[in-house]
Amino acid sequence: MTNKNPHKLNATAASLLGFLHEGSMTGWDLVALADNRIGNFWNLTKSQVYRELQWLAENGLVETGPRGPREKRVFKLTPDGKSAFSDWFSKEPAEEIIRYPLLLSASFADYIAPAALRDFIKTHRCTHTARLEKYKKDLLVQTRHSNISTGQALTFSFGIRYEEMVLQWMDEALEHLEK
Amino acid sequence: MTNKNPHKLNATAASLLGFLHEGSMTGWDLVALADNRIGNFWNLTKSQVYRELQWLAENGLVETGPRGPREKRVFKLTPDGKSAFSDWFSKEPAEEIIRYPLLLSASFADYIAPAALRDFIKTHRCTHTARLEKYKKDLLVQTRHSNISTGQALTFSFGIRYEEMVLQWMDEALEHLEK
DNA sequence: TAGAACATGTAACGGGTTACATGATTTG
DNA sequence: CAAATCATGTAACCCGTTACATGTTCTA
Repeated sequence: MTNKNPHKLNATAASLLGFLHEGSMTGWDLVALADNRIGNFWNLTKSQVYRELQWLAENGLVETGPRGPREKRVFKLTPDGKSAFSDWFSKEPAEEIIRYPLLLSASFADYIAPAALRDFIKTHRCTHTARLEKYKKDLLVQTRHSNISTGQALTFSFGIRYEEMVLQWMDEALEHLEK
Repeated sequence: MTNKNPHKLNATAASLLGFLHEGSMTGWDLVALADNRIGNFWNLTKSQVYRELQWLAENGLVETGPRGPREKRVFKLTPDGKSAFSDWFSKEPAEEIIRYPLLLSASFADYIAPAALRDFIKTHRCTHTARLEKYKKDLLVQTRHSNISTGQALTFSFGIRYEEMVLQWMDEALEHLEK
């Protein structure tokens, strides 16, 4: 029982190991990269990232470089970390979890003021339109000046399909609620 | 400070109040109903339901009937509960949260054995096909012998669109990974 | 020179998941 | 009479969110 930390590697920590394959990074960089790459379908916060990095370091899955300017600290993947990553991702992935407050509201449409529900949908429609545009733009930019990786191609495709689907649903919902 | 319970109404508890609009129910029934109606985009467990029901009862948002056979206990919405529901759902809903482990794996496609990833997608493809079929069947059954509510129409539509989108993405992903 | 972006973290809380524990009733 | 389903709950843990706290460096 040398390991005093009770918890095992979790999906969030495993992804951090994944990103460190691309090179050593600070916690800050990891937050930004993760948000950019997987934020679409795997939300995480910086608190989590720093907490997991600390645990990964304590367990030898990452190494920390010396403190640089601004207390900057670079994390590097170790061989143990690499195999922990492989182990994690060799397991059958669990089913997805979705928590969609707007859909909750929609599901109670019969007990909520229709005008309010329509407004909620309209507001959310804007953010989804913006997200779709962003994905399309980012995809274009990245394909232009570098060969896009398989991983990124797959996730961009999902993001775009998802947003398009949501927008279509919203249009149908708004039409349905006009009556 | 009569209320000793620190936490406020949360989305899960608010939905329980929503379901109780349809009539008084046991915790067990609520678990089943919630799973059927919103499980698709709002996962919850029975532990949560019983915990929230207890809190709702302590705070006068539901009333508990007498114990019946099998320790059965029926929960009934109170006027306070009704207005707490309305208050909750009059607020702008938060953005959706998605946690999709398979997409995490896909995003690291470049560091994972392609064959394994393909197998994962194929397995998940089966469950999504099954879900799609189930939604379509349920929708048919429900439209046939009762006028379907607006809420259910909207959520069925979302579920079907979502599953179709996922299946399309998976087909594209599998094709992409064959190379 | 002010504000944005960089950079690191801690503390407390809320709440979702898992495992455990128990027992009654219906149905094949 | 065995198995499935109905029915209720507790305890512990993990982990995600929010708020707090501090300070540096770049850039307009």
